[in-house]
Amino acid sequence: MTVMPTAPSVPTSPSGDRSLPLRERKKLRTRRALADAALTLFTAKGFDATTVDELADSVEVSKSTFFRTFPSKEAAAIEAETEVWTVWLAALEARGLSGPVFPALCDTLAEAATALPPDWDERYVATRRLVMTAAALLSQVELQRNDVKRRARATLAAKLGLDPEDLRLHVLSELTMTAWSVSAREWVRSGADGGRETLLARLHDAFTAIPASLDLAAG
Amino acid sequence: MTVMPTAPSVPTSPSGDRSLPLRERKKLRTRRALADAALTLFTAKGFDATTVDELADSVEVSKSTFFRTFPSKEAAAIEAETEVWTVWLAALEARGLSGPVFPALCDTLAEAATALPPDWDERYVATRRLVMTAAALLSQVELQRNDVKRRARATLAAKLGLDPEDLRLHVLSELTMTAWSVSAREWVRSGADGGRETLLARLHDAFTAIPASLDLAAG
DNA sequence: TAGAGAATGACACTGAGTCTCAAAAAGTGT
DNA sequence: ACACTTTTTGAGACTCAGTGTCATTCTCTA
Repeated sequence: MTVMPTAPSVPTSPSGDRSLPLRERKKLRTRRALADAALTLFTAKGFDATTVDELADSVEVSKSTFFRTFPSKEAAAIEAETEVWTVWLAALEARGLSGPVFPALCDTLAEAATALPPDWDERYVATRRLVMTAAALLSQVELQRNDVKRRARATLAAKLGLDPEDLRLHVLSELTMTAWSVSAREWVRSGADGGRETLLARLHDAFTAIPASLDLAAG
Repeated sequence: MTVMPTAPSVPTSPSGDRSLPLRERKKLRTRRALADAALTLFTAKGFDATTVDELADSVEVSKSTFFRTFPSKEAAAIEAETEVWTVWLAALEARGLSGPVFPALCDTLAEAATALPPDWDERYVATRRLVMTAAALLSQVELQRNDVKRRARATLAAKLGLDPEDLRLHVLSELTMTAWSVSAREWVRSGADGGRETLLARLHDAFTAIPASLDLAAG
């Protein structure tokens, strides 16, 4: 997970930041192990057919520990999805806004996509494939995105001096998600072919094509 | 709580279409009774604190019947939400498209809002208030809307000869939902003040304001 | 190295959702 | 009215996600 590999102080530490206290590193390791096992097991056996007990056993922790690490069975499966939006929200928070907002959102999202760790691609593809197979996972993703939109609106509202429920903020945060959705879907369908650059290119194209969408006409 | 006086053989049948076979009318009556009881009980006791058994008991049916009627505890609580989108999808399907699509979507949604039964207002307000109190309900609503968007894209794609995954269809269906969301939220917050006309007015305003949202700038 | 504070595992418990089967409808003929 | 078929229902057993408790075992700090 998490936010961007802080340069390892000595050699590459396979998991976890060497500067963190042992306790935290251990928790992080468990978290990663559970998320990885979730992707593996759910993909192999199916989401519904895999119990939380099995998942926890496979990582040699108790069910208690699982639910202390993730709020639900679904959450473990969509860590890669969570990562994008965590990074994006942080980037949005950090950025000073001036000029047109919509292109700024495009930039921020591209920035976030670039900042993700190298192994994210693979996990994201597996996650999205999984999400297509289980309604519960789709539901969870939608719930999460809803929360992300709410937070993005709050951040933008603060920066722009607007009401967080301003229609324009709804539209902009919604369309950011739409651009990502469509771009990522195609990227995943092609097996993440071309790597991160391809995703960025698709993302840029999507943002560019959005305004004209409103003028679509029949006949 | 009780099923509503079984229709006396002569006068106006309060619920259910007299032309339907008895079996179907009965199912409908049960469905309405469960949905009403769900709103009442969940509002009074809280969604989590109310069990499906209680809910079923209050309508004097078994838990089995509840789950034959609704796929989940959540679904019973958001019937009013379901109704809007069912009517909208039907209206969209029925409509012949020509000219600009976006205004047509606005029209269709207004049409749907008009076609809803008179008692819908009250139920919708109660539903939305409830949804704000329980994450599980919000999740369900989002899942449902996702499905509605998918179907709307499919319908539009067929009428326009496009790919259902065309970015423009994503944008248009998404923005339709956004317009509804924002309009309905304000309408509900004001207690559905002014009735259906007020909702329609807000909806029209929202659709009108959407295009300019893309030009929002800071500074 | 002792003791404070946090994380863990074991276990009991609630409640949603599924499944099966027998009883009770409702629909259909005669 | 009557038997006969089909659908719907209720009862109850069952699985599993998720919560709460408590004793045990760790990590941190002094």
